[in-house]
Amino acid sequence: MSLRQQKKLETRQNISHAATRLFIARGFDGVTIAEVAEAARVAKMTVTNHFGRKEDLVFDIRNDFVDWPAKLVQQAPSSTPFAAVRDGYFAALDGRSALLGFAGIEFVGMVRASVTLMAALTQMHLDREQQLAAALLTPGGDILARATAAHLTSILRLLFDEVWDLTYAGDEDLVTKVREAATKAFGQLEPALG
Amino acid sequence: MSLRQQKKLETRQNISHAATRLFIARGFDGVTIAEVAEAARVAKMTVTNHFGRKEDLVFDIRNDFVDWPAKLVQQAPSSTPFAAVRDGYFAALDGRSALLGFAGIEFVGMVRASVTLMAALTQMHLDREQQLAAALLTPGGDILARATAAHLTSILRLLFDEVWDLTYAGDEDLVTKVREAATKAFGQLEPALG
DNA sequence: CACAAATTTAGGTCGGACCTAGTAAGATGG
DNA sequence: CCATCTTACTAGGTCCGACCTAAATTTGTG
Repeated sequence: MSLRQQKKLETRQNISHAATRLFIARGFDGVTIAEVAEAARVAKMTVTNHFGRKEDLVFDIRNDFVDWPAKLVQQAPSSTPFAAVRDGYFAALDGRSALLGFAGIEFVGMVRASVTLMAALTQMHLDREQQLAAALLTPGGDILARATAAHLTSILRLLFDEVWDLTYAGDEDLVTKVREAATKAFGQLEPALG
Repeated sequence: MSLRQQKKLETRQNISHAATRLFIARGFDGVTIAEVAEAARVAKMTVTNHFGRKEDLVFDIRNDFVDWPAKLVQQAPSSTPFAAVRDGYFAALDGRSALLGFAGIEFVGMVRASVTLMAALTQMHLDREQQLAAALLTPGGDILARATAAHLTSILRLLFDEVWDLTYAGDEDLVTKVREAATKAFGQLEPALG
């Protein structure tokens, strides 16, 4: 990686860290982009250049998050999409992956306190569905493939919310409880998609 | 209805009609609220008072749209939620209800051309899910009830998109094709929820 | 008719998204 | 190793949606 790219990345992370600190302290909507720029000691426009929307300052893992289910089914072409996503979920659960919603309680509280951020998160789940549907689709767009993508990402979204609920409540048995919920939710859907 | 209420409604519809005309002519993002106000011959603030967000100028049926599935299951307490929504869907399909996406091609094109409006529509589907989940939930929030609400509203959303796809393509056999797609989608889910 | 309540208006502020022109600093080729 | 090209960053804006307050206008009521 060239020095130029290194410096760019440093600037980006510098901004991202300054922003996260401010957001957790004063809430997403209580901080302006100008203040983020000031805290990171860069021009306002530099923030905008690195992060197209204010929400992008918070969800840096967006791309990994969106692509994950589609990758799961592509990397396990022999099993059904249902089995690939279910097995991928339980594997990621053991690793407490951020893709499932594992995060600090301050982060969860900060996002939940902002309508804007919750809407952005919703959109991320939706984009996930689109990616998964694209991975399943024969071009032309069978309705059943799209429905499968929708139902699987719905489960991932509900379980994500479950992780956040328990995180926010400071629950100790988080992983155990989420595993139970996941077993139920995937089990319900198995007769249709398995 | 009092004269005061009548005049308020007139003002509201006056604004809504002026807005829709402008949006179809020049695109949602190509029209400012100030222009809508000017066209409707009211103050800018009157537009804002009637329609909290610019998107609300377009989706006037929002409340009916959001409440519909929850009402279906509440009005048919003897059948399963799955059957109530499925049967309600086919009934509404025969009536070409706007709740399923039936609309003019210009309207569909106008909404699809705007990222903002598509996001607002997404949010309406999500709010639908929340309403339906609330109607199904035993307080405490069983994950299976939430999953059922999610899967059912996903189908309604996919079929809504199907209606719009066919509308936008100017298809003549719209209702027939949508009925087929609905049969497939509900049929897929029946082993899980029926 | 006088007064209360609801609606509309005027004229703002604030912040996010976006733009342009120009500067600074790292990369590249003669 | 210096001149030139490219990329990142900066400065200073514009635009518009969301929101606010105070006041004016219109309608309903005792």
